[in-house]
Amino acid sequence: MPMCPRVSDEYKETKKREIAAAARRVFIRKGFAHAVMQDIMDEAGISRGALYAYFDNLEHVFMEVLRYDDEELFQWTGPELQSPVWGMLMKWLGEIEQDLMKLQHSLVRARAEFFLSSAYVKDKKHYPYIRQRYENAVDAISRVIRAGEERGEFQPLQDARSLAGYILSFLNGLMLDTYQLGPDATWAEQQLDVFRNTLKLMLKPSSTDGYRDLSIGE
Amino acid sequence: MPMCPRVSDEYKETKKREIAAAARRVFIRKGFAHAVMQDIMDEAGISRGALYAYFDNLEHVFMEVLRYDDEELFQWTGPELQSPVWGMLMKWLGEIEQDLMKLQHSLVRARAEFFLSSAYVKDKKHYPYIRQRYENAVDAISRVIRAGEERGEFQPLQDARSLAGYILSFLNGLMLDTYQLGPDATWAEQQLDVFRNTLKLMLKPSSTDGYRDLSIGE
DNA sequence: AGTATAAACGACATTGATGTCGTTTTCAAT
DNA sequence: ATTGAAAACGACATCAATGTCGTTTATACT
Repeated sequence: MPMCPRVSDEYKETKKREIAAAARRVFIRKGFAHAVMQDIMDEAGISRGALYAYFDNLEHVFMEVLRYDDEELFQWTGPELQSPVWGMLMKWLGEIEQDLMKLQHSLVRARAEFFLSSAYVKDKKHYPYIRQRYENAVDAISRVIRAGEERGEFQPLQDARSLAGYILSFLNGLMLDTYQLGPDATWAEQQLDVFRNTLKLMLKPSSTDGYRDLSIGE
Repeated sequence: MPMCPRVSDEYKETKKREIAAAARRVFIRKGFAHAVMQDIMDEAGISRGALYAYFDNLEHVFMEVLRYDDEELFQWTGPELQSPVWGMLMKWLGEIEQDLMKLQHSLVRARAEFFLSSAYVKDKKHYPYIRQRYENAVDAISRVIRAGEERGEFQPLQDARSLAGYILSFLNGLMLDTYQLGPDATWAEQQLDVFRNTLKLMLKPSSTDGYRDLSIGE
């Protein structure tokens, strides 16, 4: 029996999450490329030694931040999908639009920077993680589309997986551009209108209750 | 009258372009985040002093590389658009698809890294340039759509500018994801099929001669 | 050939960040 | 209270990259 560990495992877990939360704020503020360990120490109010006791390096910090973050990302695509699926989808897009409009600072940029720059590292050690994230996102969206299909609510013109990829690509692209230039420069709202239209045309939802019909000819 | 400049202005311009070409190779290989001045000196086979005689810093080098590159980007959207516009559009997408498939290393990643990371710098000194680039791209695509519209070839469901933004967002997003994960992981081909479909539905081209009809119901 | 001028060179001082490590502090069990 | 373990601290050695500058080299004109 060890003499006496000074603090409980629980304490350490809590502390780690605290530091990660501080780091998260830093990454939101400065992105990944310009963030340094010192920023995190300052933000968390801890010493160099303490930080390095919990994390090996900046990449490690970031990966953990992402991990905590992901725990609540695609919650809306649980097994228990309330009806109607189209409504859920539009609601989700609405939330994304809100984020874009408010220029609400999220991890979007830091994440993009991180993934991009880690594409170079020789050993490719994050690749499985990055790929897994992408797969998860595609799966979540595919599941929603298939749910709508099985209920007879959608009649997709192409397969769910391809559509899911398409949806992700567009949203990623829009978020990136908008992050840099602002929603006014990119016409984010109008782009989203176009996008909603394409979804409608591709998914052929039987009903679009409760959401504005853009009255596109057809 | 100055005594004698050792070399002509032309010589200096040539040399600058040579260095930029070397730098371009470096950026393609390592991206922006991991490239350093030394890499460019090595690649170009010149000394530190020489490099700094032509460029102030790494960002400066990159901006110049981009500038040279842009000179030939949207050439296909000149004032003299050959018919049919839909065909041109599809041809362009085909080229993009080729690039993606070959994983042909281009400046895509470096450019994204550069724009993302320069979003932080306090003084925002590149902002006008970045924005200008975006505007140019949107304009070029808008022009194409309007040309098709004026000729009665297209009947767009929404305005050209919104559609242009939408097109850019999707392509940017697809390129980024595909750069990181490869065209197989992202199902790039299938995504592009979906995308072509949406374009067809949104632009309603009167004819799609010469390009595969995906025989979507309708 | 000789010379003035600027291009090219590369050593160097400087900066900024990293990860380590010996020391100090804090806590829980005795 | 005492004590032992480990959490937190912060000084420090190290490293990598930057931008400068005094020196050397190349060239065009005389």
